[in-house]
Amino acid sequence: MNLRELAEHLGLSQTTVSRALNGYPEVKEATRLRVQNAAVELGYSANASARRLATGRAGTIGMLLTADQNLLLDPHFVEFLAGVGEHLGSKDIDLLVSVTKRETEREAYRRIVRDGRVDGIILSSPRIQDHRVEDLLDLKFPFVLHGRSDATGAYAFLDIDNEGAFLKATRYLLDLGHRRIALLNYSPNAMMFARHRELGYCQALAEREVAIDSALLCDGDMSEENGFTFTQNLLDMPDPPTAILCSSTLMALGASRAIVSRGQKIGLDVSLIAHDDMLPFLKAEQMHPALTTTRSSIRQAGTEISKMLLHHVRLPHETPQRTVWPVELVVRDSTGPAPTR
Amino acid sequence: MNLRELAEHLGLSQTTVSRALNGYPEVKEATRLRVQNAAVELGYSANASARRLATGRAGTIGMLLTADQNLLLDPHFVEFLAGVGEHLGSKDIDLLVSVTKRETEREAYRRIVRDGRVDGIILSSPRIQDHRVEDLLDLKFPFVLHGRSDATGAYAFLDIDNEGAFLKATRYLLDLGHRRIALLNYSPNAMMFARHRELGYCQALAEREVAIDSALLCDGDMSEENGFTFTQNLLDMPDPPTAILCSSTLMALGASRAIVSRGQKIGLDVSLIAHDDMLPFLKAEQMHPALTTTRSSIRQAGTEISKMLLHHVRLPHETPQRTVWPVELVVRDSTGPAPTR
DNA sequence: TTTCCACTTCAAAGCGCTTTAAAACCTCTT
DNA sequence: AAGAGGTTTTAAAGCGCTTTGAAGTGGAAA
Repeated sequence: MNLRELAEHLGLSQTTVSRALNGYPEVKEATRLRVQNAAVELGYSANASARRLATGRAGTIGMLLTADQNLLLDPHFVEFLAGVGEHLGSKDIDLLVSVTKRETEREAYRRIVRDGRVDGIILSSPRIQDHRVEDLLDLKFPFVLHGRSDATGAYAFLDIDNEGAFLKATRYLLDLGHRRIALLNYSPNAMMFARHRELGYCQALAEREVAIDSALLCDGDMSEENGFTFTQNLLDMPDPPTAILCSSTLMALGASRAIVSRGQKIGLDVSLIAHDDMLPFLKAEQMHPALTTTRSSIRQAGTEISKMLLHHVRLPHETPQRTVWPVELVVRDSTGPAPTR
Repeated sequence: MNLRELAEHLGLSQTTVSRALNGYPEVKEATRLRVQNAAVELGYSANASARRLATGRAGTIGMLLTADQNLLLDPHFVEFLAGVGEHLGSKDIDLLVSVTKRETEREAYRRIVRDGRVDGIILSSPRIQDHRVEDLLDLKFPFVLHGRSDATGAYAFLDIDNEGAFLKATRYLLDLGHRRIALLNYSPNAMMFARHRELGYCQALAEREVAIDSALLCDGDMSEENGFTFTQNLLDMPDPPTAILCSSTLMALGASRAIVSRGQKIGLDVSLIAHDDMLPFLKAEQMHPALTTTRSSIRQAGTEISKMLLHHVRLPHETPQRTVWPVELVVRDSTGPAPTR
């Protein structure tokens, strides 16, 4: 059943039928109703490809994932995706997910843009010296970045205040008397968010004139395993940290496993703060003890970014929005005064 | 830059250019080369919508996720997606991800099929009494199911032998002398895989004439939190289990936290086996002690299912493939002989 | 030289929709 | 009764590609 058939069936022209279904004002209300009913009855639904060709709009936004980047291996991504999907679904917009190898990433972006498969792109997890932002600016293609880049140029982004979050958390630990504070982070040489977090941490220490001990800075994938291993190593030091800051709750889970396995008490012997993206399958408030966290919903970020992108696609000439969400520190039971030696 | 312009630039007809680029044999090799070079040079790339309209193929396959289903909240999904994307990316096929509410799910499937947005669908996580299989069969639309359904009819699926896996694991525990064996599962009234796992567990007990104690059967979301809570409750029983079977490593992580927090030793006081989907951010072999698991790569399943689906799309009239992958039992250090009271 | 054939290339007809520009139809004025 | 002005409907021209069926090549055979 296509438009022509439906129009014939109704004894109307294709134009009128098309307009009736797409809500144009130049159709009499009675006609519109008649058309809509017939469409439902006969199961008519406009062919997506044809509509796209005619309008030039794809009705789709894209996300590219590089397989060797650990994004795809990352449970955070699915929460973000849930947020994106939630908003797009309600707007009848599709989400195109494309997986590429890092070597072919650049070409993949070019292609997706040129082919007209999508109307806009969500860019995630900006790396240090990430060419993607500049590439998309060059192509003059609508996108919104989840995070911030060091690229110059006017582009829309939504980021959380990673620096402020870790500044706040570190200050809090310092206030509790901790001086040996470890940071379990993703590599700050690879990702912007990790760099920002390290910056916040360093700034807090600098404020109190606490020297930075690079032996307390660990970085790697934010896996449970790394949380465990890093913490084991830290606690094996002659002068171990009394507090640990984690970039993710998954890592914190590993860290807490390491602490508990040596018979030490979290919040008493070792304080623990993690950044919490609010993953539903790993709730900081349900851990034992309940985890003190810097909290920000990655799912909500997904929703907001979709909104921003759709807006940007519609009105590409407006000044791009640049949003930074504050991050709150939620104090629970995993933090306490520094133990007196 | 479109086909017409490229053809004009080359002094050839659109037909020839199109054929040259799409690898048709009726073009002289020299011409093809000339066309290809020009295309690269001028940055030509066929418009996706136009090609789709002309060919009738969408070049896209779809996955629908229901937001209230816990799939999207599930870190397993992203691994599966990685597997899917890996294969599709290499074939230049896109993946459309659509998020719906459960109430509108049925309509969403209908729509995606009618609109011609996708050439085929991957159906995931079949529920008990899931109408989706029958719906898609009715629509005569190509799909492959990840899992098995109780629906009748000829459709393609790839499943792992959940029943066999849990049969094997339970038998192994019985062999070690365990008689009180708990099962931490997803709800067997909701999902097929959970039901199969319970069946395997029950069958093993029946074989040895061990009575099933429903107090040892826990079900709920496969979160760390539930793993912890369920295990706490189990160990609080007057006659606690000496072994625990978990449906996911995330749950096992919670279970192990509960066991350790009471000063008990995993593999000594309580044995632990989990099903391992091989999530890269949570490796069973890296846990302490290394976890005995029933192992099957959910990522590889994603890859294989994409292959099956593309095959099915190409040749819809072939008998649909029905594959069940065996699951191996990997014995590590979290299991040991039942403690003598 | 003509004929035939294989090899290349081409013109033109869709694919199913949107949208422009024009026509048809009303209802009011004058 | 005729024109003005507004509303409703229409025919037809794309959108950019694929593909069918036909036509143009050039070399080998007759």
